[in-house]
Amino acid sequence: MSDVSNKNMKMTPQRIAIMKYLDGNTAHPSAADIYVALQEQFPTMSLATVYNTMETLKQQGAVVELSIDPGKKRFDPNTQPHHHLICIKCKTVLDIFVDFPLPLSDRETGGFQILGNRVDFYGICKTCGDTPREMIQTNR
Amino acid sequence: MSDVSNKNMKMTPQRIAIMKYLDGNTAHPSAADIYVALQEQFPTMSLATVYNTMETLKQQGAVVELSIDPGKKRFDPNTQPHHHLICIKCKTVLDIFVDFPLPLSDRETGGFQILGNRVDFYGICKTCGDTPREMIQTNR
DNA sequence: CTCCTTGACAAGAATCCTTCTTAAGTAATA
DNA sequence: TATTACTTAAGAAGGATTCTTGTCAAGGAG
Repeated sequence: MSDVSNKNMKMTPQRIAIMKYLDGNTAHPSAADIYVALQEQFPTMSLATVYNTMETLKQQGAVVELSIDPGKKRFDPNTQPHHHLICIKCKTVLDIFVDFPLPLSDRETGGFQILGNRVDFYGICKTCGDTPREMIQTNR
Repeated sequence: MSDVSNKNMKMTPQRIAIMKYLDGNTAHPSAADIYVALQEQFPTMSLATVYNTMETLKQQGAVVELSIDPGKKRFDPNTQPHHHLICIKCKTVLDIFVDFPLPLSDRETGGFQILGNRVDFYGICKTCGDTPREMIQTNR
């Protein structure tokens, strides 16, 4: 997601704006986040356009769709292998660039062809840390 | 989720049926899956009852809510720490009982108070393996 | 240059999943 | 068995996403 150009998709003002917004964005925005952020610049842009564009970018491998926020898609323009630190209170997502060895034996994979992995850490971020409340599952 | 009894919640026929259905279930069903499965037995049961019951069970630590299926909640009655192998085609989820060391330094956590973690492996299951199609992100 | 094809757009309808509201019902307890 | 608080069913409501439709713009062929 570093250059705003692509020979595989038609570049329209809307798409350029979305890609610029995503470039370097570490907030893992939802479709609505993107939509709202570009409202001023493109008052007539449809939310469907955001979804369409994200779907296109996803298929091209320019963004990764995250399912860390139940009931909401969020997108990560950083396609380098990395993991996430998720605040269970405010849903903030921090990137972690640590490489963990995650070996699986053939017996454990049970015929699955492994293509990738994702590690999510759950916790309370610094900002939310002042008012802890509920006990959380330690593994899911 | 091994015994169908609980002193912290009122046991109704619907709840007993849901708990029995979940007991030993490794399919990680969604609310709708549970609802449909119990339709014959409880034709009048509301989907809201399934959601209510799952919320109650979740708060009691009897099930874990998974967000592996975008836009859909799925539940895991196995509350032992374990990880998942997810088929990107048919959304089948297999449990893996392997313990990976996932050390994070204070610098990496950036003030986050880590409460738990989750490792998801993505791939193609044996059944879907016959007709591979698209290239997948190796890490998300 | 003009026609034609293709893809992208906006707008809103439709759908899916989940939560909320309300009135009626029922399990737990004494 | 009576009380009480919790649970239920039903449907409305809400949020997120997808679909449909008609319009529009860009690029290629003639």
